[in-house]
Amino acid sequence: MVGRVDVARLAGVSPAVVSYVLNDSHPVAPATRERVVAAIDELGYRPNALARSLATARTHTLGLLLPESANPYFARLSSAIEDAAFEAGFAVLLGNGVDSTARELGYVRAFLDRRVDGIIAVPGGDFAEGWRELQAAKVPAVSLDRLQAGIDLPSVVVDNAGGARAATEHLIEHGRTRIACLTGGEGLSSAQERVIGWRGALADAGLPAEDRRLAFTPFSVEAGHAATLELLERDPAIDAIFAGSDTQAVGTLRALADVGLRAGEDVAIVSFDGTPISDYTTPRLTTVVQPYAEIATEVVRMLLTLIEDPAQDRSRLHRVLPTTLLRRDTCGCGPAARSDAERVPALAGASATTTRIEQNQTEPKEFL
Amino acid sequence: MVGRVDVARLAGVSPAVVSYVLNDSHPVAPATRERVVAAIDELGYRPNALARSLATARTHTLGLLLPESANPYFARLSSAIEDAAFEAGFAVLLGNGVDSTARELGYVRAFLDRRVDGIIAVPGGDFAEGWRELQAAKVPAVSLDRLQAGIDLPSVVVDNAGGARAATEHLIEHGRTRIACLTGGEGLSSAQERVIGWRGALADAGLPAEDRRLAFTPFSVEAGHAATLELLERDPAIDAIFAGSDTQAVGTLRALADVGLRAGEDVAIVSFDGTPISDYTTPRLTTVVQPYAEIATEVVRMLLTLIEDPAQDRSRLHRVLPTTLLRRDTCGCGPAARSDAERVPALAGASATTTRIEQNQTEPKEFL
DNA sequence: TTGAAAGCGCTAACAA
DNA sequence: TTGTTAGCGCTTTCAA
Repeated sequence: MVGRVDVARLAGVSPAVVSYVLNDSHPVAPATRERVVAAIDELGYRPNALARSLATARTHTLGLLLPESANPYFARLSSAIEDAAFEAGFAVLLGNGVDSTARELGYVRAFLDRRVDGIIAVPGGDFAEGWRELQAAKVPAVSLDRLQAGIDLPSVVVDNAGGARAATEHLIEHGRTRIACLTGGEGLSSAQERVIGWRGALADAGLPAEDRRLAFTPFSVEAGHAATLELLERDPAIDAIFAGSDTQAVGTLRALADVGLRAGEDVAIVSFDGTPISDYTTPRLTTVVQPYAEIATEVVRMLLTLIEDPAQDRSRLHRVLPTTLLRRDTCGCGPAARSDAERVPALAGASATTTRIEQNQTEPKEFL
Repeated sequence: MVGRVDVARLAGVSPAVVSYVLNDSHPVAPATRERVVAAIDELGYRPNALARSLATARTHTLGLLLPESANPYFARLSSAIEDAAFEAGFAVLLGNGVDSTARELGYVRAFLDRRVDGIIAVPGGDFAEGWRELQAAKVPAVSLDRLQAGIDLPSVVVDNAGGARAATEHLIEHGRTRIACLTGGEGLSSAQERVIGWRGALADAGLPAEDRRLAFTPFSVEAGHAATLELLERDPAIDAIFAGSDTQAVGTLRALADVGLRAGEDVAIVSFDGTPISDYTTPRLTTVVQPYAEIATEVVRMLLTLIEDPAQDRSRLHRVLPTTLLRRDTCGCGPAARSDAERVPALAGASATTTRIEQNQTEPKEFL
């Protein structure tokens, strides 16, 4: 491995000068600089980032802690983050906490040990201890997608309540009146907020938000399937379901088929997330799309400012991004309706400030 | 930040002794060791991995280069790899090459600069230069999922030909005779091998493998959709399609719906990969499942042995893992058939050695 | 069994 | 404008 002494010798300068041109942190005579540059690429020299980091206390590496990167939602999210980090010149260390407090803590330590400049975390388990160690190490971190009670981490989340409200309002516009809500684990702030949006839309329309039409269950296909069957059993008259995630909605689709109900006709569905899979189902899911690219750039930007200045105004470090209702088939709009935007009037009022409505067949920035 | 000198002072020993107990690389008196251990966790001391790596030339970090981690297949794969790496005590740096040679090279350098112990790559663009730099840096690397012409990297791939053969044979068993093949970009070894399996099964059955029934197109929903329509136009009599990936099969499903053909009835489908999305479609995809966990443990294991001993026998560094045909609905087995294993006779002959047949509704190790 | 000291490859004062 | 030198926090001979 060629080191900067080799470069220095070839260029006929001292090792320090090599550093100067590398980081141009110091004035260097044009002629000298040229010789050094020439030597550098003649030898194919690349500075050792470990040594550099040890000296500068900067690794240009971020830690990304997710519950499970194979989940379509987190996969989409992590891809966007990796992209934003790459743009900013940062590499990312990825860890899946798999909803295990111990494993999450293991990754927090692995990241800290490796001296990442910052950490982005979607906490799954109990993040209290991880958060404590993060603070002790004074490493900037931002909480993504959800908030955890008692932990005042800077955060980037979407307008869950607004998105859920828009989804529910849209179902109401379709004439649905017995609208159920299927959402994630009760411990998750995102799940709770979506319920609030659902309730709000129903209340505004003078419709009841009955508890028997509400189900908290994990964000998974299986859980969505089981919960849908149970909702249907508790109230067979349900004519629409707002599902808190695309994966759950896939389970809902399956459950409806099981009992012989037609999605989008007998029971309308609107889900949340707008992951690629929402476009793979039959019929396609009408869904509240999260702005992945914006989330990613925002969270990376926030982390970088925090790295620059760790002691900045905390109040400005909580961002809520808007979502977009993407009308496809399961809400009842269907292929025919899609060609006639007028049949579904635009939403007005509260949710309009945070939720855009879109008429589209696929997510704008598809990954494939 | 507390360093080992603080620990040493508190324990009343020299800094060196702290190292000794940390790595137990040296005999230490029991009493001394105890004092050091006590000091370590009283102070919450954690060794700086950068400094340690600089001294030992080991980072316990792997670089994982993928085309695009949001793709369901790579998402599934990366999750399995992250898991295997975690088991082995390694962290992983993740990079998406997005089929760009420049970006792939950027990541190879980012990984090399950070002195990863090894690299796992699923090359998308032209990997020649990356491979050159990898060799120059003498950093072990293994090629995953596909091989690249002219590059003799250690590799872990699945039995693409065998899986494709099993898929096609299964379609033949269902009485299909005009079986088309839809597969990935012509430049990909995996795509080519799947075509070979398709041809082989047809040949064995005395069926023609007509070129008009073969299409090379990217592994994406859109491409699968367009290619299916074209195949159908070239030969409207097609009664089955072997799709080289689940994502393409989703496009096929959509195309069939477009032209009013019923999947699993008018046209049977078997796809490849066995990603979670294959279970989200309607009807569910019969698919050739890749052994994600085995692939991951194998590739990590191979990389670790290479790290231990870079100069080992190259011939043993190419592994081909078996796939499993997972019968669901699109092949024609359908829910009814699933309860009667006898209706679909087990395969015999060549493919039996590398392809297991399974009767199951979902992938065994689901991530949700 | 313990300690002193020389690296690992770089940055960054400080001198020249 | 360039060179010298002292770290960065650890491992690891080599002596004691």
